[in-house]
Amino acid sequence: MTGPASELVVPGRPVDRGHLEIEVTEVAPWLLGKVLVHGSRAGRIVEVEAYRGEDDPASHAYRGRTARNAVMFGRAGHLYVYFTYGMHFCANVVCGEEGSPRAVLIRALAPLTGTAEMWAARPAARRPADLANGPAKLCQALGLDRRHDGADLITGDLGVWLVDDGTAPPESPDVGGRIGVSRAADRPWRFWVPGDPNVSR
DNA sequence: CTTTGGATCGTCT
DNA sequence: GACGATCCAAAGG
Repeated sequence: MTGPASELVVPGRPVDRGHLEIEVTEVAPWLLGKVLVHGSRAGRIVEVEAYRGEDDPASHAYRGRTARNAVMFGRAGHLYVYFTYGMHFCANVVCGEEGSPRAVLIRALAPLTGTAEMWAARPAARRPADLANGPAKLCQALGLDRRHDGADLITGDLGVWLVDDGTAPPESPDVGGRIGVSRAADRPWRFWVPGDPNVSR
């Protein structure tokens, strides 16, 4: 599904790339409330985690550039999709300056549109909140995989967009340690919308 | 409700 | 050759 932004299934427009080219720990909470779109499917971002390249032992880029993490080293506004546990994909928004590997892992979405497709893509889901309340679940729900690694979320070259529909980030997001990492998990770089039923775990 | 272990393979040591 | 930025079903309380 490619096409101009006027074909977006949600109101709003792609975010300004410049808003992503700053400190990753500031971008992460700013992304709460934005909308991730793939074709007819869309969900509002309700939980994220920041990963800060060379400073961060938990980051895929901690030990330098490889074929896998190359997108993290590129320009802000691109999608870094990685494969893990032999069966799952997770999606990140690349941010910061070009050459400095920073990214925000999208951990949970509140489903907005295309929910029939999401249910079909997620047969294990029992409740609406099960559709996208985890980083691999939301990739399944939206149909994101290795083909979308490197997609430009501002131009929508691969049918994937990051959209601002006017919803403001929470004034005081909940903050905590990161989940599922064995190193530097205590850094308070996980942010979520207080009380949202779609937040993971 | 919580805990536990299996699935499954690309990536880097 | 080991280990994941995970998910799910099954078993136990």
